Amino acid sequence: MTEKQELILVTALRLFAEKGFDTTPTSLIAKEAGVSEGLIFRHFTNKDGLMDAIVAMSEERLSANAERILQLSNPVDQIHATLELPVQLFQEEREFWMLQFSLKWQKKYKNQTYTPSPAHLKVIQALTDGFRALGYAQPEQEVKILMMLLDGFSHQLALSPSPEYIETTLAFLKSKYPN
Amino acid sequence: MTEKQELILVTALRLFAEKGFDTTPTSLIAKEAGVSEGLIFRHFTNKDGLMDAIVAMSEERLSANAERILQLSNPVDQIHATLELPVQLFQEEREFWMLQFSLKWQKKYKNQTYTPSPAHLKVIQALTDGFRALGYAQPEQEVKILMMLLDGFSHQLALSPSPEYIETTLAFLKSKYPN
DNA sequence: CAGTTTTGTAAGTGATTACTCACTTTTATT
DNA sequence: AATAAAAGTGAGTAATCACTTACAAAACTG
Repeated sequence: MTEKQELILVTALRLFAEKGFDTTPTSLIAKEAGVSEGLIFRHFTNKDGLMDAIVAMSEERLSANAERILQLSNPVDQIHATLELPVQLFQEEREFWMLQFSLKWQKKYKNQTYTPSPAHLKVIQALTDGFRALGYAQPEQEVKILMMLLDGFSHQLALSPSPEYIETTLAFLKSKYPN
Repeated sequence: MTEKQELILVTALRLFAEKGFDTTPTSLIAKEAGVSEGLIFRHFTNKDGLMDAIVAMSEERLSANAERILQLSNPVDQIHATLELPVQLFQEEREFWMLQFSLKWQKKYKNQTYTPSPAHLKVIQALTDGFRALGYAQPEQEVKILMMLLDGFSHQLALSPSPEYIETTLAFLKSKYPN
């Protein structure tokens, strides 16, 4: 990965998040990244290839976060860490995750993005075991609800990221676990 | 609203939901609707105007659903009806609501779609009062959570609409209210 | 029915855009 | 240093697409 290659990637990421994939011309990416347009195609074959490279990056980052959660031994800690995840992600790399979420609704990436990764599946398994250990009657269902809350919370973060809102909501969510 | 005008609208809706707004050419809409391309512009000014007309339709339908919930007197019924909402919407008009959800992530419609309508605000108020009447300590927070669950549930419905999944999940969600 | 407005069409058109290609410069290899 | 491979450029180009325009048919109005 050369310097310019990475420049192209982060510029494309930013522009895709700001303007959307289809409405961002490769010419603009090149201009903002300060490279020639041809270089994009040399490195990433075509515009889709550029997006694929970005999506691949996200797989890695999600895996890293999953590993972190798995290393917690206490199930309550795992649940709370899961709830904190969207807050962390959005604080660190807002554009990146906004793009990820918008991708879920694009036909083309619908399957690709939401085929759960091995890391993701391991977290689900761990959370299920955790809920069971905590005495919940239907651990699988509890995990589903937790995942819904995660989705919904991410939505709200994406749309109105006021800090005090985030804090109180997160605290309240955590207070629900354990019941 | 002439016959062809409506034909254009429902065709555009279907194609936008299937392929996305930016990747659906007006020429295709015209072809599939069996009208000339020029007619689209005669009636809706431009491509954005076509989308605006679709979004306006959604406002109306959401309001109708909100009214229905407000007419329920029992707070538990209101909460349960709210939880059932996404299931109903997706069963009746899947494409339409898929498009609505994907729009939330398009910069252009980010504000427009998610500025809560008066009807929406009234439902929120009613639910808040309901939670209070049921003895919940923090009714506003409870409503937030309910809205997150709604978002998350809609996501799951959009991505994997297996009927048995829907039923069991909905039942479990309902069983959480009242606590 | 005459006149006017509305609905509809078909054939453009200019601008945009993803991608190519011939070429140069830099970096790696022996 | 010589050679090869990779990185990088910039000027095309063919295709697509949103939109226009000149015109015709239909529907409405008095």
